[in-house]
This record gives sequence, structure tokens and C-alpha cells, in this order.
Amino acid sequence: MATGRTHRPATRSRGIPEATVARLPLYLRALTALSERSVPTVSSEELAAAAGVNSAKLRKDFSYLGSYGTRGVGYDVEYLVYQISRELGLTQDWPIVMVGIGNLGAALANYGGFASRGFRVAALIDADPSMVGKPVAGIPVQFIDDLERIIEDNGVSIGVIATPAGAAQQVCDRLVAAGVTSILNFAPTVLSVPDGVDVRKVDLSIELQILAFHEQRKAGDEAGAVLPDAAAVRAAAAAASAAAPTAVDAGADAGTAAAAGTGAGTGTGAGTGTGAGTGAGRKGPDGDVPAVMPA
Amino acid sequence: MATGRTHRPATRSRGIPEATVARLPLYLRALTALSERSVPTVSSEELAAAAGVNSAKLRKDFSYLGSYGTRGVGYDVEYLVYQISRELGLTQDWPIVMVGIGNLGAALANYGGFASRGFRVAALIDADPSMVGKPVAGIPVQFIDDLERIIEDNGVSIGVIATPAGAAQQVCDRLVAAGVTSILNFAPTVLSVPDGVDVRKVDLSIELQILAFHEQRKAGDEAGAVLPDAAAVRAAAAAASAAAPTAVDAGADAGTAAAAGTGAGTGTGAGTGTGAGTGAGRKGPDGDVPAVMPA
DNA sequence: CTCTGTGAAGATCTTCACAGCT
DNA sequence: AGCTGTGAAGATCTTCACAGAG
Repeated sequence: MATGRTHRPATRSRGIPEATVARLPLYLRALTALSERSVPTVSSEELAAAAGVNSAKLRKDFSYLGSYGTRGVGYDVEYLVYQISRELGLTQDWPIVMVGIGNLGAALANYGGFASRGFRVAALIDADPSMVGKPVAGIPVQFIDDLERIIEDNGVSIGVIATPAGAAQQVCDRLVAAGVTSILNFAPTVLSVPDGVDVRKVDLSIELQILAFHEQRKAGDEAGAVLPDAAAVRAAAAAASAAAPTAVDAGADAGTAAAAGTGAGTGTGAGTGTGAGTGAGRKGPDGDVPAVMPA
Repeated sequence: MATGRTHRPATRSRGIPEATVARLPLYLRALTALSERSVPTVSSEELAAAAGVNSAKLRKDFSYLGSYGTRGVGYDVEYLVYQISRELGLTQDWPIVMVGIGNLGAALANYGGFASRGFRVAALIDADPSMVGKPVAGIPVQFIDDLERIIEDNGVSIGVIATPAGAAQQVCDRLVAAGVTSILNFAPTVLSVPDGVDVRKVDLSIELQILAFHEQRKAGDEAGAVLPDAAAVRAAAAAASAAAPTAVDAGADAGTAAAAGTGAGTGTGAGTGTGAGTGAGRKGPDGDVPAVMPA
């Protein structure tokens, strides 16, 4: 504030676009790799390639943070790592609690990527008494009854939910009531939270479904001409209405004849116990996904 | 519908917006739940609430699929489930292979959500000989050398990578060469693939970093006045330039090192989906860890 | 009168392309 | 000369708000 170039729009710091925020971790990862190789500087072109985006977007993103580059040269790697880390709030310690230590929860707990970025697993919590006390990733699992105390004692503000769908909302409510204001949800359910609480969701099933959609299109295209024409099929289907979906089905997926056979009972939940997909609760723009790491 | 308003842009079928495609799985999940409760119809308002979006968006999304609702009434649940399933290509069987059966891979394999949506785990593959033959989620792990044969024998077109970051690109190349055209990547690396191949990435660490960003803002706001003032800090930092980032840096990547160390065996991690809105298939940035689903 | 389907307005995000430091 | 920083154009996505089917 004080010094700053006065001709600037007066500290734009506030409005960093969501889309940009979602990419900062990507840049940070690429920069970290460069840093480890002791690379001193990078051009927007190189860094963009390493992060998997185009250079114009990267420069625009950085422009929201400030002018950290040097024209004619590029960006100082170490310096940028620092700036982005700070912008993301990674220069501080973030204690987190994970609720639901099943297969997934355990895998997540074992994931080393947490600590690497300022996150610290303060506690693992589960509702199964037989799990209590057992060490997972070196941390003893605690009983869910102590959830509130644990959160308060550790000053936790970020919670990870990896419980079955049915327990998610309840766990979420308790976390929020205890003071958690950011939640990463792995359960395939839409969580409702009061204003001020952020929820991000991760769902494997949804990602696969999106891939399937595109995969289906590819198949249709290469199959022959353009797709048979969804429009026509659709029209017919509509006409038949709920009447005989089967027929339509066959037609619709021409290429995928095999699938047609199933037409009949599709979707209708055959009674699958678990929910499948998951939703994504996001606010605005986003479109990225996170990745996991090796244990 | 056949009747249709001729003034329509002539079969828009082709262009279902990515943002819409990303939400279809959400609607499908909500609809499946309603179906299981034998609810016959839903209004856009109710369904939107169940899916966590607003009704205008939902109606707009459905309008890209066709006119499946009834004015004054709502949508027929069973019929919509069917239409969306077909649109997503879930009425057919999608055999998938998962490479990297570490903590994360195993957790993913055990995740029941797959089968429920037309996905079938055709094979689990790992590079660790000691893992071969061991059953994970009831499926014996196969050796990586057989990757090409497995893909061909099963007609696999979708692959899931849950290996350590270092092995991801190599595995990706082999999958693509063998015929896989859609990849769900849980490794924190940017994968480069030829045109025509879709990649979606899931990274837990990235999601947490995004939450941390918002969490930091909240703290700053409620703390008192406006944030201390990023501008000033920035200026100071700039002055110090590359001078003292070290301290910061150490903190930033500390974790990474740990993760790297483990690299050896299989991948781990878990993670899932994500972003929703915008971006569709991106190439990839990096990330950290993915998350998985409920077990 | 109720609730869908949708043109149109508005908000975001992305890409272009070039002025201007170094 | 090289490369960043950015106004402006373009592409998407979201929200509004209402005509009109049922």
C-alpha cells in the first residue's frame, strides 16, 4: 500500500478469479519441480507448458497477483514459488481432520502429499469403535464422539469427509457446528452448509461418467458418418414417451448395439446399494481436478 | 417433438456444453435416489435442489438434451434417468483397467461406485511383482508386462492411472499405444497425450490448496479491517527478491520430498473428480492427491 | 394457474495481439 | 530483440424473465 505504483488500479488483490485460483496449485507444482532442479528462471511459455496451460492464460493469471516477472527475461522461480504459496495461504500450517477412515480415508491418510503443502493431519476420526486406537498412517484413529473436542483443541478449520454417503451430511453438520469452515467431500452426496462455509467435492464416479460421454461420442464418430442423429432418435423417443424406451434405445446407440440389449431396465436403480456418482459442488468456474500421489 | 418448432437451430444435439455434461452425473444421481423411493415425477425446482444447482440452470441443461419435461407437471423420473444414462453412454458396458494398485489404487478398486454405473473393472495392473496374483477387491492383480494384451483382450478404452507421479507418463503412453482413448489420472503430473485422447485429473492436494486460499481470505476478513495489505507485503517481498525465499520454500515443498521417497512401490492416492464447471478435459497440471469415494 | 423451455442479458473465462519495459 | 503485462475481442456459462403448453 504505501509505496506501490500509484497508477495501479489500487490493489486488485481482492478479486482473483476462481478459475485463476484453481490453477495456482498447478503452477506451484510445476515451479516446485523447477526449483528442485535448481532452475533459476522460466519464461511464461516454458512454465505454461510444464503446467499444461497456454502462456497467455498463465500471464493473465499472474497479472492478478501482481507484476512478478521481468520483461525480456521471465520469472524468478524461487520468488514465484514464494508468492504463490503465500497467495494460497500455504505459508501457514493448516491442521485438518479426516472423518471416515475406510478404504478411501486410509488411502488418503497415507498419501504424503498433504504435509508437503502446509497441511497437517491433526486427527483421523471414525464412527466404528473397532477402529478406534488403531494407527493409520501412524496416527491413531479417534472416536467420533470426540469430534467437537478434537476440532477445538487443534484449531481445525478444514475437514475432509470420507464417510459413506449416508453419514456425510450429519458429519458435515457437526464439523460446521464445531467451527470448520472448509470441507472437502468425498462422499457422493450434496452437502448443504450455511453461508460462509466452502465445500469442494471429489467424485470418481462422476469423472468416469464424463469420460464415458466423450468416449461414446468418439465411437459414434469413427463408426461411420456423423452420429446417426440424436435429434431424430430423440424425437422418436419423445413421441414414444415413457412408453417404449427399449426401441429407442437400440436405435440411439446404433453403433453400440450391445448396449441396446440392456435398454430395458436401465438406470432405474436396480437397487444398487451405494450411490454412484457424485456431484461437484462448486461455485463458479472451475474445471479442474486434483491428482493423487504415490504413497 | 418430431413436430418440433422448425425454427430451431437444426439439431443442436452435437453441442452439449461441457459444463452441462459435467452436471449430468449429478442429475443422474439425484434422479436415481428419487427412483429408488419410487417418486414418479419431479419439478425442476425439486430436482435442482437435490442436485445442488439452481432450477434455471437445470432446465437450461435439460433443454440441450431435448424436451423431456411436461409443462405444469415436471419430469418423469424413470424416463429422465433413462435419457441421461443414454446420453452419458452408461447404457453400455465400459470395461476399465486400473494401473497402480497401491493404497489409492486399492481403495479405488474397492469402491463400489463403479459397477453401479456401467463401469466394470476388467483388470488391475501393477509393476510390483510381489503384488501380482494377489486379489484386490476380488480381482487378482496382473503384471504390467501384460498391459497391452489385457487391454486388447478386454476391449478396454478407459484407463485409470494411480501410479506414482514418476511412472504416470510412461504408463499413459503404453495405455494410449494399446488403444485406450480416455484416461483418469490420479498421479500428480501433467500427462501429454495425442489428440483424440481425453484426460481428466483428480488431485486431492489441489483441492485442499483451493480451500486453503478461501479459508485464508475468511480469516483475513473477519480478523479486522481489510487484509493486512497484500500490496505492501508484495512490495517488500519484491525488494527482497530472490533473496530470502528459502525459508518459505522449505515449507512449501517439504512434503513433496517425503512423497517422493515412497515412490517405490505402487501408486497410491485416491481421489476423484472434480471440477466441474468449465474446463473439460485438460491436460494437466499437477496436483497432489486425489480423493476417493466411500468404500 | 403451474411449471417447462428458451431468447436475451449479464457474468466469467479465454485468447488475441501488441505496447512497453529490460 | 525478448518477453511480460494487459486492454479488448471472443467464447462460454449463468441467470433472468416470460411466452406458452398442459
